[in-house]
Amino acid sequence: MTEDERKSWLTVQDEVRRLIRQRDWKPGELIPHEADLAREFGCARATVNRALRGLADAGLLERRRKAGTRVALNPVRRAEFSIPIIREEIEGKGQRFGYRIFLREMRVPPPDVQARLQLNVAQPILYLKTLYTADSRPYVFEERWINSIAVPDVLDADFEVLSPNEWLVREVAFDGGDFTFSGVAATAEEAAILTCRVGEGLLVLERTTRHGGLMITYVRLLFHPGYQIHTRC
Amino acid sequence: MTEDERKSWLTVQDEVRRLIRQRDWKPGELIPHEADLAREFGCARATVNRALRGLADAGLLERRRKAGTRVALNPVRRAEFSIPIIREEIEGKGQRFGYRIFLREMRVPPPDVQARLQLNVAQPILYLKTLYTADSRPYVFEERWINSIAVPDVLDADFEVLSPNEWLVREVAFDGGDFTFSGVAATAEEAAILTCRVGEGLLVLERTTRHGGLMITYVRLLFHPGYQIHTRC
DNA sequence: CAGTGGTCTAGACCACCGG
DNA sequence: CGGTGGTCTAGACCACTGC
Repeated sequence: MTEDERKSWLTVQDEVRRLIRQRDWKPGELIPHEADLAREFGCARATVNRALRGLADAGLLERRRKAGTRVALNPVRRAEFSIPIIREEIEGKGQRFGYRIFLREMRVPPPDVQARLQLNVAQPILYLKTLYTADSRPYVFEERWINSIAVPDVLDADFEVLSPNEWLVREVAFDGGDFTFSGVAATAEEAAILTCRVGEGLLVLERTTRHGGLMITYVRLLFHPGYQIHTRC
Repeated sequence: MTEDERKSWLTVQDEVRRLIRQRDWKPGELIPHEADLAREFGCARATVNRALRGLADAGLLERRRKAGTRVALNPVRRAEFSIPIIREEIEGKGQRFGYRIFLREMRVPPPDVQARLQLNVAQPILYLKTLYTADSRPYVFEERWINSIAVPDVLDADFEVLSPNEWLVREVAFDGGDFTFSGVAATAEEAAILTCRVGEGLLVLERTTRHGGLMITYVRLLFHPGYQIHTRC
């Protein structure tokens, strides 16, 4: 019988997953109450709750008070990816990390960048162009605007010791951010820097980072040809 | 005093977030035990546990038995994005969804697709080329291989009624998948289908979907120029 | 080995919201 | 209104792992 089974929220979760996968519980269908499941599994309701809450977070179930718990119709598949810290990403592949700063100056950002950084005055801020390399080969080209009004210390930073990326990670406790992926064809300047063909298809990641209520930095990462972001769910 | 505060795991979480943001608890630093925090917040240890577990899941804390809980050094920033169901994505923008199947045939997949689908014999499977449109304008071009050995029913499916995408979502309970983002330049065929310039930079999403132990489908989505995937963390 | 987080329990109350 | 999930509690035992 089922008396001797190991009970835990993971066991419950696996069992529920199995019932859904095998279509014993079909999409859209109501499943038993927590109380019933607790009896059935021989565990406390809190344990069932833990299991089902996890599945709801994952998008496999939809729960509402009084209405009960249903198998999600369109399993809201969510994939996660970790924000790459470039040096770690490169060294993690056993390659040698390097970078070269092409440009560092104060510049008035274009309107779209001003908007992203929520600057309401056209004022010069720190602008950087950096190429990161793996085993001396171009890896990713970074164009970065730093809200040096919010982070004045950045003007004294020595980016020869620590890359802009890492300096910011160390000095500013990021709070959140926005990410945008897109594809572009390499311009002449970009092709020259990344040593690829003009017009080659490249992956772009744009990121705006918050701290508290302030927008700290906007960065556009242009990856070398063939670069892929991989994730799993 | 702090007697009358509302107590809940969310309150605890907010407070811990605040302490981290304000650097009262610095990166790498050990924070008090659950028991101490429970006393401090005037709640049960389970409540503190719930709060801290959430923050650890989010990558803001690192917890180990006996070693205690530390503020993460490199807040493992993870971003989530939801897998778009194309029709919903388009209709969600108030546009009219449509699609046109260019090709539907049995074909022996190339080696890389065979590998992705874990087919160990060169055998013809279902191959589809579909263009999805928003307000009749090209939105995304889909190239799809379906493991029709694992899902024989698909051979009888009427994709005029339901798009391949939605047919699969309805008929097969997906279990998980792999995702890859990259950028490419449009080929002549692709440019013709998407009505864009040859060589234009496009975003590509490749997806392999599992069900149980079986690989169900491999799909390559080529988005129209300017398409962006957006997410926030 | 002993301290810490991880989990489970039985019971309770509450918030929400469908009928 | 009443049923359902959401949360909290006090206490307990366990699993891992640093010392």
